Amino acid sequence: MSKLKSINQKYNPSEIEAKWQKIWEKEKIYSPNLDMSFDFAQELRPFYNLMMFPYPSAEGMHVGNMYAFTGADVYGRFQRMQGKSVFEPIGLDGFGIHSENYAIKQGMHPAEQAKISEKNFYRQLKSIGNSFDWSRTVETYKPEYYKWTQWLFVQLFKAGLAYRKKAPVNFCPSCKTVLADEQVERGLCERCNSIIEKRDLEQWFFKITKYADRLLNGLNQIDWDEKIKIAQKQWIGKSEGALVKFEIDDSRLKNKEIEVFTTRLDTLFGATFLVLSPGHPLITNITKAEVKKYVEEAKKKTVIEKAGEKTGVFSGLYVINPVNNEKIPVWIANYVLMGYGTGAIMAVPAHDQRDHDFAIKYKLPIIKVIQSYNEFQSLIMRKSVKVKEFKKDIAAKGMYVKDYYDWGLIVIGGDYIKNDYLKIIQNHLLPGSWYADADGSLRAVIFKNKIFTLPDEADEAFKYGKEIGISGGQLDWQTKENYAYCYEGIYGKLINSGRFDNLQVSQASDRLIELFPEKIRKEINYHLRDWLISRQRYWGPPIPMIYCESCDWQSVPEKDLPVELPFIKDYKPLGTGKSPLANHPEFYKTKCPKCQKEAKRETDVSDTFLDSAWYFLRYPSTDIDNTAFDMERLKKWLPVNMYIGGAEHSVLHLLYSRFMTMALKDLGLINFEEPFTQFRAHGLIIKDGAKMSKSKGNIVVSDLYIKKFGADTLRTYLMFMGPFSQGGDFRDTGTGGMFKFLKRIWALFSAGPVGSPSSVATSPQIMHKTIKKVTGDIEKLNYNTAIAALMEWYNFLSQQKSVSKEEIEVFVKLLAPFAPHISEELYQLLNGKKEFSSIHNSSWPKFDPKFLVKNELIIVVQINGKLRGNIVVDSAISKNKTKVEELAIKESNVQNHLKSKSIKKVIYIQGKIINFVAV
RNA sequence: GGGCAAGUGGCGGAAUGGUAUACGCUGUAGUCUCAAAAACUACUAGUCGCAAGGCUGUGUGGGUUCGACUCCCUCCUUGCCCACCA
Repeated sequence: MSKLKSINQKYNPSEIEAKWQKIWEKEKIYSPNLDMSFDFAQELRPFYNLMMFPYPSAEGMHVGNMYAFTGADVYGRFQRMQGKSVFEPIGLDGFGIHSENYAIKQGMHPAEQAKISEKNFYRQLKSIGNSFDWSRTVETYKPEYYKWTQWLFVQLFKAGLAYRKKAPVNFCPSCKTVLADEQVERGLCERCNSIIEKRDLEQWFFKITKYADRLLNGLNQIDWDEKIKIAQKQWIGKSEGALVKFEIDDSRLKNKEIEVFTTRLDTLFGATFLVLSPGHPLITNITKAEVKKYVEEAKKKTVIEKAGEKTGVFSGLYVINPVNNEKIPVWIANYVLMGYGTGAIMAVPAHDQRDHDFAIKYKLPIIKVIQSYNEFQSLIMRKSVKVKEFKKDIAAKGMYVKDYYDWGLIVIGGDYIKNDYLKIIQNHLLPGSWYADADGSLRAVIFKNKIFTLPDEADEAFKYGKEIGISGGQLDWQTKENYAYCYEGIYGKLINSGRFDNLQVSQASDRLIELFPEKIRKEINYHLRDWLISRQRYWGPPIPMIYCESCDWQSVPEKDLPVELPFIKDYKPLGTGKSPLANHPEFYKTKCPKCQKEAKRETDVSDTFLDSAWYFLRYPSTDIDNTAFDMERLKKWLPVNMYIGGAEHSVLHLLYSRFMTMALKDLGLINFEEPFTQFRAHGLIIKDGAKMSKSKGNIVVSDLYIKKFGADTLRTYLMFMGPFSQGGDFRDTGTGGMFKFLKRIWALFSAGPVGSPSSVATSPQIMHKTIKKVTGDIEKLNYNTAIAALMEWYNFLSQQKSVSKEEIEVFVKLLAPFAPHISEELYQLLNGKKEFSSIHNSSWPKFDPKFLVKNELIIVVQINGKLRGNIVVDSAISKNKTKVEELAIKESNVQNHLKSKSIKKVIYIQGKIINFVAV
């Protein structure tokens, strides 16, 4: 590694990249000792940097995958140079329908295909130069891994979290298997777009619903992208409401009741009919021919067809509204789903669009029961960037963050949000905080409930305001009353509701529940369903359960795990509701673990999402085969510090992983509640304005670019395209430009000044400015602007006669996370040390604020807000407004523009800008 | 229907309320060369002007401000996610 050897040599990425990748692996610089003890107070701390492992099903990685991995790797490399001990593992999520379908298409056995894919993927993953710990990979399809997947299933079964039940499930006729709710989109199979059928089958489920509230509340404790949290919240879909019993007015069905779920109990007097889902059990009691015909037809219809016009039929039944004893008809209609609530609703056509549509079509009565107060236009909800920041703060305090739903900022009266309001509000981040104007009128309140009850909130706010002594004076309660019922629909008072007339919406529900305890009770409903875990496919971990006629379902004893997936030739899906393994008695014939009698093994396999719901727990313990995860290592390395992946997994994988973690914690197997402390979603790579997909034929394979320009160029280009969270548009010409940039760096540092660097930095100001910028940008994952800052610095350095050693060293260190190979090469050339010490284990440059202070400042001169010139002043003078003013007026162009004008006002922002207001 | 983003040159994109278009790509001209490539230099929002400089410009229309891509309101457009969730 002599210095002279490389001087004047051309930049040859393929040579240096292969060289360094070999050395890194040999020196194990990316394989931390997982058993080492940490002093957590010291700099060297464990940092688990995780990225979503790929499905190795396609032809190979495209630049989209590469983009995601590189972006995550940049962060890991950055953390390593910050002094952390970084663990960055990778693996393959190779089990599952996705991989199996690909194998079938290739006419290959999935197990064979997996071997080929594994080789290909690992070759590609190595070629991008990520700092993966190659000594610890996880492949979900290998017995040494799925042994523990099955073991987890057994643990959940024993804890009562895995159970079997017959239920109408989603069945995809093309994939020939059942699917979880999450895998069905608008009634179509997420994978093949076939129309999903509903079938009654006995299946295995995980009781994820038991964790609904914890999954919801836990979101407040983790640092995730807001949009992902919102997606999860929406999926869990908690809604608080009430169950109402309607008695059936029919002698033959005496004492039978229909229960409905509603979130708008306050509109109960407006219920003019009831609607049952065609799947409602009560319907079997109805013999009307018309009804039977309708129900049969409705059941045949697919979800897509149902989404069309609302249709329905009168059931012939009537029920009694418990609050006013009105007799109202019961209809059966396709717009009510059996899967949510009770499968029956009370229809309030005056206050629900769907009910309204239906009522109009079938000429049913519409009674308005809420008088809203939207004439009070003075109540205005506002959003702004400031409010966004403020929301973040509130989230940090463990409160709910959502506009118009769980909390919001409300500003009353006035014209707009002045910074003053916000400043005051920002200082007092509690629900019910308020701000009143100098004249005493209430101007802003923070609230936190779906049903907003301003009087109470404001009361609290007022007390609270007094306590903390913020300005405000007297509240005008008369005015406050008016504001209270302002928001249409939700903020109003009851009408046509008998003795409840004039009651405020916000109070009506509680009052009704109080007065009709027999008929009405509070109820919380979730959109979240239990996780359907079994699949009638071949390529997955067999569910480790045995059915015995006398002992019922028994889990496979732990000593017998794994239940190995046998290699069978007829692995294609059957479509009979049974797995291909059901044709193999040599697999399913077994003995009951409890009574030793003949018994039958479960032949279904588990969902792929189970494999990926715990893989992050396995990575640190891949070398240990007597436990799924070593407790000591778990305590050191988990939860994951940073998780980076695609937003498309915001509900599926991320929700399941959280559920598993919580369940395992309850079983005492792990000691933390949330698996991923930080999660960031990366953007999508677009090609020619469209999402990359096989069908569009616009897939860009990374191999070609690595071959042509090297991994460093591709990595840096990908990170430069746009903000990492937003993705970007991939262009061939761009890669060429980045190659040029690296070549220039090579030329400048290796050929010229490296041989004879000067001792003094040419501009420490620019160097420190760049360190600050790059550091801050990488922390925020704004890689594009970090790279731009390096380019700017390069542009400056390339103009200088000589560059100091310090500058080169700092430069290559800042470049190292993006272009690890070239920076390692240059770093080694520069230091020429005998003992190898990688740049990637070196310390990240620190900026010194003293270099950021400028002696001379450029002050922009504006006249009436328009740029008219600038003046250069000494930093001491810049503090003196009068002097700056004098200098500014002297500037010739400024003189021209001030001619025949008189200065009314001068605004000076120190060291930045001076603005003359002149007429 | 609901939610979440986002609209800035020919293109990807920069801009704590303070010089709009950083950085890069593309394009044009030039240097070098027999020539080409590479490399390097200059220019590259529109418009008027020989120039100095001016005017117009961040989807639309308003507002707040000494000053707005940025904050507020109206409308338009696009992308993503969810969806007869009562």
